[in-house]
Formats: sequence, C-alpha cells, structure tokens
Amino acid sequence: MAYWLLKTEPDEYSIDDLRRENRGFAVWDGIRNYQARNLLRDQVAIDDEVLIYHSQCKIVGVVGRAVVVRAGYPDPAQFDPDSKYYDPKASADNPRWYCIDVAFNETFPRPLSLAAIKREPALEDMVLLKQGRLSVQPVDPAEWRHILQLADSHAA
DNA sequence: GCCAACGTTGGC
DNA sequence: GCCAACGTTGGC
Repeated sequence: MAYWLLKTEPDEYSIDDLRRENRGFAVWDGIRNYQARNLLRDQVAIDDEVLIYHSQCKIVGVVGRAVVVRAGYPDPAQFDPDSKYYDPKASADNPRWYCIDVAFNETFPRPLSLAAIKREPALEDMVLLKQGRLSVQPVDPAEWRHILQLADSHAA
C-alpha cells in the first residue's frame, strides 16, 4: 500500500471533474514523461491512495484525494491518431506510455496550498519540492499523514 | 506573460 | 556518449 501525488491543471481536468465522473472513475492518461511512466507501469498498485494536486492555476496545491482502482496499463490515447496524446512510435506490442484508473475520494474543505506545504518543516523533503516537474510522484507515509492532518485542521 | 528549471532531441 | 539547442512545465 503506497501513496502518490498526481498533478493536474484544473482548467484541463479538475478534482470536480473527477468527482463528477459518470463511471465513478477517471482514466489518468496523457502522462508523457519517462520517470512518471515508470512509476505508473511498475509501482502504482490498486488501492494505493493518491493526493490530487492542482497546478497552473490561482490556488496551487493539494485539493483532495483519490484511490487507484486499476494499476498501470498501456495508455489507449497513444494509439489514437485523433488524440493529442497520440504517439506514432508506440505500438500495441511495444507500448511506450501507461495510465491508471483513479476514483474520487474527497475534496478537502480547503485546499492545502503549495505555500503552506513549503512552510511545514515536516514536508520539506517532499518530492514536490525537490523535483518540481514530476507529474506522478511518491509520497512518504509520514508526509501523507501530515498532509491529511493539515487538511483536517483547515476544516475547523 | 515571464522566466528558471529541467527534460528531450539530434548533430557530431 | 556529449552537449548545445530547443521545448515544456509550472510558480509567480
């Protein structure tokens, strides 16, 4: 059982979009970075828990959480010529990119902003702060607990 | 919109 | 395999 952080741009796809998914889950596709791909393919497992992070927006930060309902499998978008995620170098025999399925769990009463995360000594080693550009990243169990506590205390 | 950081590409 | 050029990400 592991913890992850997934980035998304809310203008493209937000946690509200995830909450409203008719099927009850989203295909987390379009990840086109090898380090993130390796995590999706090799590490992320069903029932792992996920922080949803909004980037490139007004309030940048962790906005809620979700759960992995299907482990890594080849991203169908890479085979679709009409998709912006199409990759002509990928084939069914030799897929390059992987996706997972995630289901909504909760939206925090208030987002935990990046600025607030940076203020927490307990979170100073988060991959988020060390490797800013990775869109799928591991979260340490202690970091996970700390973040949920902060999110709870914001509810008061 | 700017710009720093970082990932990818391609010539050699 | 190096490294410069280029493209993208993402905070501000």
